[in-house]
Amino acid sequence: MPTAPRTTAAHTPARPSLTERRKAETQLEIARTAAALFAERGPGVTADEIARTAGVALRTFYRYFRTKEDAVAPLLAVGVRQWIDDLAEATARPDAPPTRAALEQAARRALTPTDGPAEEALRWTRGLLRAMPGDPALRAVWHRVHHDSEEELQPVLARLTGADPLDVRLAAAAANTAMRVAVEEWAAGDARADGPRGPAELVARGMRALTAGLPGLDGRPDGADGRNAGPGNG
Amino acid sequence: MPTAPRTTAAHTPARPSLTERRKAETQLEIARTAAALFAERGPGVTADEIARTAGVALRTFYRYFRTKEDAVAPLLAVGVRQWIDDLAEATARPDAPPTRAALEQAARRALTPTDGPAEEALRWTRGLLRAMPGDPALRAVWHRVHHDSEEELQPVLARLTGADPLDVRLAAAAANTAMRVAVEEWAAGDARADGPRGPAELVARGMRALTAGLPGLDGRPDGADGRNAGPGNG
DNA sequence: GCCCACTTGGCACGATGTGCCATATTCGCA
DNA sequence: TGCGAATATGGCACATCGTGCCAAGTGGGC
Repeated sequence: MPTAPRTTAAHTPARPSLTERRKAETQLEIARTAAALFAERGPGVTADEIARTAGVALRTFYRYFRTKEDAVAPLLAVGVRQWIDDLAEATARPDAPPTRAALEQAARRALTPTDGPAEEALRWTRGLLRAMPGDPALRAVWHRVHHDSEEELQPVLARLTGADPLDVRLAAAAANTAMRVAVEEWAAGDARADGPRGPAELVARGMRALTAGLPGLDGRPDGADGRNAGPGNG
Repeated sequence: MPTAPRTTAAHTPARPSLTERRKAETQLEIARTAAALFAERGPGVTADEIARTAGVALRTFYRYFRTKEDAVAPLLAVGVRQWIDDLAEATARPDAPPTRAALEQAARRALTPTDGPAEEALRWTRGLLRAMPGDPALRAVWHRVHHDSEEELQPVLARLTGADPLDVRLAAAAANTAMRVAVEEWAAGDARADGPRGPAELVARGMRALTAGLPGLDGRPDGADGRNAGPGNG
């Protein structure tokens, strides 16, 4: 590692060149533009429109993204990206917490909107999720993002647990499902992102349920077994 | 229900007209053709080629399916379709088994290749899943099928369990994940469809793991806690 | 300052997916 | 059996998608 400056703005390791910084800016600008247009006008938006609004040519747009819907992928992926990176870091240190706790804590951190980019991505994600019922191609991007994260999660979980491959696969799929459902549920409602109904709390609850065993499956619709009409779930 | 004939071939309730039967045949023919072409030549196949091979005009093809990849959806959906219908039937009867068992049994039945159509669909599904790494649009169809089944599963589970909505959603997502992973894992290997490594056995194991609690999450890669190198998993 | 690598943008082109209309076949009914 | 209504099909035009190709502009290393 190179010597890290204290608290300056740009201190990425192996300082990216001007060109690369411009490219990153352009990509983010296209992503934001696409997200805004998809969220407000649905699937009717044209690739050319996204490109011109973002200030690039159509041909350039397709150099950054394979399809017009792909343009929003970087924003949708921020949460899971941070989640997996966080978890991967936990893999490295010898005092790693137990796997269930590590999964839950990392997920909670990834969905806690404190800093700028994460909060912004969460806002875009909510808007995009609400546009997805009317746009299958957009939903496909969301599922692709989670498919990728499911793949990336497996080596991390394999190192953390040492379990056999099928159990690792199931665990990765389950944890990933908890992430996805938490964000979707939050986006469907009106709760603020940092409240008790926010994605961080939802994912913590979901992660516990999916890794330790699903609650509610023993209940029967007619029998009063205490699980059914419980109003308090915090 | 109308009077059901004993063992004749066509005895669908409210006998579909000739036109509707033809349409169903055409749709299935297109689906099979598309599946074969995608499986053997990847994403390069053209919609016009699928249409002509199936014996219809391009315009007609797009009356049956919204996109060329959508053409394989009916085949990919056979398994989950049967699973959910089976489970929904269990909802109706008063002597319904406990939810975990019902989920597992229905899933096992849906993935046990006994009769004709189910076995055929399973073969096509395997071929298509193997083509998916090179064709994102094809994978999107697979995920869309499972997204739909996740939605359809919720009212069924709600009636079965009476749990609160979030738990129902999590349960539906988890069960659905078990189905998906089981089929994917089977398709990736060379095991026969009716053996101990077949999808029916895999889904049973996965469903138990996801509804009752994930195994392997307590293990640590360095510690020998009995979970790690267990060779026998039947 | 100079050259090389790379990003960008314009153009053309095959492919995708849809609206519109003409035709043929089937369904419902007398 | 025959007739009109409904509908499935096919052909055509058209906007959009996504890509290969080439020319021009800009930054990076010397």
